[in-house]
Amino acid sequence: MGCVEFLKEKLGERNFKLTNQRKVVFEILTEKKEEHLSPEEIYEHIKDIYPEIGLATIYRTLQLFEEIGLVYKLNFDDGCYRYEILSPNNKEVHQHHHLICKKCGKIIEVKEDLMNSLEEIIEKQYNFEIKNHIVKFTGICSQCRNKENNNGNRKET
Amino acid sequence: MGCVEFLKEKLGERNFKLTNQRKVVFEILTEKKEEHLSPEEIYEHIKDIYPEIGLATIYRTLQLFEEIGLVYKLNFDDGCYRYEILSPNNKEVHQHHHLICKKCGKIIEVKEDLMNSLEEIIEKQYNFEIKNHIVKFTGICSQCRNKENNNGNRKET
DNA sequence: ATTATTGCAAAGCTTTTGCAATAGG
DNA sequence: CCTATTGCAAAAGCTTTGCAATAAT
Repeated sequence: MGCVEFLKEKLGERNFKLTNQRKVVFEILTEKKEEHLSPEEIYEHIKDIYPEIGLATIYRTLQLFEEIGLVYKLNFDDGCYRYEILSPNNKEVHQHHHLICKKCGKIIEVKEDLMNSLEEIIEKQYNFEIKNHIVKFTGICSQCRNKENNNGNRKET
Repeated sequence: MGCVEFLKEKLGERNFKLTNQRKVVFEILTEKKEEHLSPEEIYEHIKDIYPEIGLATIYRTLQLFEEIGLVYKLNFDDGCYRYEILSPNNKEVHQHHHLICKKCGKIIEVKEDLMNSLEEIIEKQYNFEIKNHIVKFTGICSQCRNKENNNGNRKET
């Protein structure tokens, strides 16, 4: 499962060791790439196949993965960080657009990238070398909008 | 100092009380509107003029302010949330573009808003009602780029 | 063989909460 | 007067750290 070769290479570049724990975290992240897993969630998934792993190792591994550019750390204001694996094949993909529903908390991914023009302006005007960007839109998702209408616009908390 | 009338009105709308503590937090946020203060920092500022205030009150006040749309909660991945007061006069301003330097951690505000076209697409295509958005660009700021060049591209950690 | 990495438990943070005292409308 | 709000201290997360044991090159 997953291209462990890529992981080995990435680790090797900086003389980090390829351990089983790192392999397993990498595999879970690859397998669940759509899910924005938190350290805790990753831990729960892994305990099934690797019961002796420690939560601290997950944290350390994620930190390392972020450092070597293997994952992207996301914050959806829900009390923990979440991690998204970066595609091994596409070095250009650094966009993260997320729609966060204020009602149900659902997170929707956006594929479009219309940020390029903004990036150009920023790079020029602020002389800021953009490495990555994250865009969070908060609002009400289509599902919750429908519910609202069915309830005759009744307010929820 | 600050337009406390606006605060009173905002609180009144939802039958919240205008306490001294809330007034003071509002004033600090207004005064330091460029600084993205954390609860702890706000607490430190306030202790000078209001020594008996409790940190928990700051937290509760900020939560309340966010709920009534008086502040915007920001996360710069530095271990705490930070708050930005929303301009009383401009209900249209909901854009928050920040440039975060990966080297020195400096946060630069961007005024431009080229997000409107992206927003339109998202609203249509995902039927998602956008209430707010936050854009974080991470990269290297002009100052650090200069330093890098002076050091002949030596890598820093 | 050496040194990085791990697991565990403890500690460190920021943030939240329970409760009696206080103060605002 | 009545109830929301506060301060304090304790608790509750999430995350990090120290250290001896273990595993990778």
